[in-house]
Amino acid sequence: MVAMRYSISEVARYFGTAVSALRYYDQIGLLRPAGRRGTVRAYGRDELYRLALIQLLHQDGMMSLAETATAISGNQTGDQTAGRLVIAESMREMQHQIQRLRESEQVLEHLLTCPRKDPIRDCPVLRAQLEHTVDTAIGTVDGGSP
Amino acid sequence: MVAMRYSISEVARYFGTAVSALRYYDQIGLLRPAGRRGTVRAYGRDELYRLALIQLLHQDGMMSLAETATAISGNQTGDQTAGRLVIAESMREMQHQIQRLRESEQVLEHLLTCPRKDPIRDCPVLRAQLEHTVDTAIGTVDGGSP
DNA sequence: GTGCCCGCTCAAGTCGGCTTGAGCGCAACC
DNA sequence: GGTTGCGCTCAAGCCGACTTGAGCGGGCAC
Repeated sequence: MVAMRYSISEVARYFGTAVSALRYYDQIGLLRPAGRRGTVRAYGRDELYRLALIQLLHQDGMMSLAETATAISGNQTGDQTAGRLVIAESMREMQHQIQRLRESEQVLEHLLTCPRKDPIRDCPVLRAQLEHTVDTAIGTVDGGSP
Repeated sequence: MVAMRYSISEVARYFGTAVSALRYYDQIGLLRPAGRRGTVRAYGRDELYRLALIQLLHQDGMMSLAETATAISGNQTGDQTAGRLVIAESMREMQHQIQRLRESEQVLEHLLTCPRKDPIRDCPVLRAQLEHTVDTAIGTVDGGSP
């Protein structure tokens, strides 16, 4: 079995990305095709793996494309440090994000079920939570009262 | 105690936002000051609550500002439906996002600790996972083989 | 009375991540 | 031999969420 090659439109179809996005990834050096048949991009298996990883890390703006590049092309340069730093930082950030998502989810659930016409003004439950947030926000800055 | 008023720079300081961002929120109608002293914006307590809620929902790009507006200004218009739809949809989206964040986190943790120089090519663990992702990606599209 | 700080408006600029459009090449099919 | 389909390049455009800059006003400390 000779090395399997995929055209840009195939890759796009498999991964649900736009062809133009793949060309853009090539352009910025994030995902280069394994080679070309003439002028035509030909992707190999390794590029599919790489793309899968890129999608995983980049989705929902978790990482920028630049960070993604740094994170996954780790040790090619012999310098693992940059990659590891980005990765460690991202992990911390993601954990916080999960926390905040959960918090948002709870508030949304409340909004969904709260019968008040204007929950921010009228709902004591939501109000209490926001009051707390605002108070600590003001409190963490010195000179809280104007 | 007369109604407490906050200047734009105070609000910015308390919430860690830029003054220009608050002016922008005013401009798009997302967060209007309670009133003006002359030309100068004066925010009240309710606006602080509203901003707290906006920040919670908008952070990390969970919701766009437009969605946030729809979600929190729920029933003023008498039409709760739009708000509830946005909220329900966002909740679903957030749950998926949490799933994906966890997945990413695991991969990142692996990348952080994996000793291979180029994990995508050399690490069997990561490789196996990506292989699975790629195979199902190809499999979910008919005509998987080129 | 002038310098400084804070605030204002309005228009234009920025950034990331693509998308779109013009203009072209090559291969296949009728 | 024309047209259809896929691919290419390069430059420009777009969107959201702000930021920046120019130019102005009001208040008050020195």
